[in-house]
Amino acid sequence: MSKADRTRQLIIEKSAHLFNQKGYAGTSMQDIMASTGLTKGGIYGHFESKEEIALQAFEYAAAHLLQLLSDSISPHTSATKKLEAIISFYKTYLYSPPIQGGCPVLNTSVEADDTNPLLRASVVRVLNKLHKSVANIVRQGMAQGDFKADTDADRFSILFVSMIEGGMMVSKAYGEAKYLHTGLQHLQQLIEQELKE
Amino acid sequence: MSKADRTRQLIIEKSAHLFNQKGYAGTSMQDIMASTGLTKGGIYGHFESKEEIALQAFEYAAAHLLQLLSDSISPHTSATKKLEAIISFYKTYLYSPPIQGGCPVLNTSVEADDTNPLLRASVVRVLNKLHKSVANIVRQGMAQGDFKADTDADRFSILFVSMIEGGMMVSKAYGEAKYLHTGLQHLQQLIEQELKE
DNA sequence: CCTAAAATAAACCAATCGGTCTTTTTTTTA
DNA sequence: TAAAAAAAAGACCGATTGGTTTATTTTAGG
Repeated sequence: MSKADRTRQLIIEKSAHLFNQKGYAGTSMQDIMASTGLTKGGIYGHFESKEEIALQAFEYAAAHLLQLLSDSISPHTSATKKLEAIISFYKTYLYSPPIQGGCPVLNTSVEADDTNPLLRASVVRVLNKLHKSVANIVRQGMAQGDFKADTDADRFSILFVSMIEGGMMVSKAYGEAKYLHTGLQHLQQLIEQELKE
Repeated sequence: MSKADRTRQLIIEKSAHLFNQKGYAGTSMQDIMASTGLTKGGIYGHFESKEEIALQAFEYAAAHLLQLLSDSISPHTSATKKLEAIISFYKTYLYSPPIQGGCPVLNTSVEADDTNPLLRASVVRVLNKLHKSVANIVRQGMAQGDFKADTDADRFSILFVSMIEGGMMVSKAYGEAKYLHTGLQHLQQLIEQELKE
């Protein structure tokens, strides 16, 4: 990994935390300069605009999040355990968020949906991955005979993602994890409802 | 209502739509000037800072939203019908949002939670009202014997609010109402689960 | 209708915005 | 280790930021 690549990565990672906490419009190049210890010249040698940094920062944050989720899921073999691993993952999310400022998908989506088509498109791609990831686990559970044959995998995954993001927003507003936890506990019950016998 | 009051209200209402679409940091005084047709002097005669406008704009947006919700609920007498009225209300929300840009509680919360304590405090007050509103309906349903005696009203209302906000975020990202609709449909099932016999 | 007061316009302010350009420093490699 | 190349510093740019001030217009009350 070259010096340039390392510097580029530093800018992306530092910016990811800034954007996730202060938003795109709320984060200035000064903030990024202070956080990276670089000057304008140093930063603009690696990126051609603030928007490009924001785009890369979000994609890094999302990829990091998806990787951590994947790491939590992969040790398990049954669909039930995999879904419970996702729930466990989000149980501790607010105490130690991988990217400071909460969920980058939630934060970026809310800011970008009416203002930044490129960023919004990136959010949609990540949501699709999240969605497919959960739906595939459910389908696996059905194939293995753990889940009822009439379970709607897509529907299930929409509820999963929506409840997690909604619980995240409420909990972050209050500064208390219990709201997210209530949602997660409900998802646990949802799993049990879809189990056979 | 004096001229001053009407102008003040105009600024608040126009700003509410701007802030809800572009965010606090993303909305400039120029935007507010263009939207109201007033100049700086005209605006700063009614407010002492952009932050005060944002605060008033959010409180207006939230009060308006709560009023519309209340109007949807009040024609009904049974708890079940009241909860279903809330679901109906949000079913059409994305097609004709009372404040352009989606849910002001969601949008403001996500932007303010790490950056603006005053705005965050205001969001919490609105969430409390929303929460109590739903929980009281559930408690009414229990008192009237429609709902099971062991129903947890607070828990129920947390799920309600979280699912609505989460579904809103996902649907706004995709630009398709079906995600929110899936969440709302699930809430409908949740109501039926809590009904007696 | 006239005058005092309230409301608005418009010029103005320093600070900051995102971004560029030239110079200097640091790496790399031959 | 010297030269070429890459990376970063720092001065600089015009535009825009939130906010103030003064002059003008509009409104309301007697």
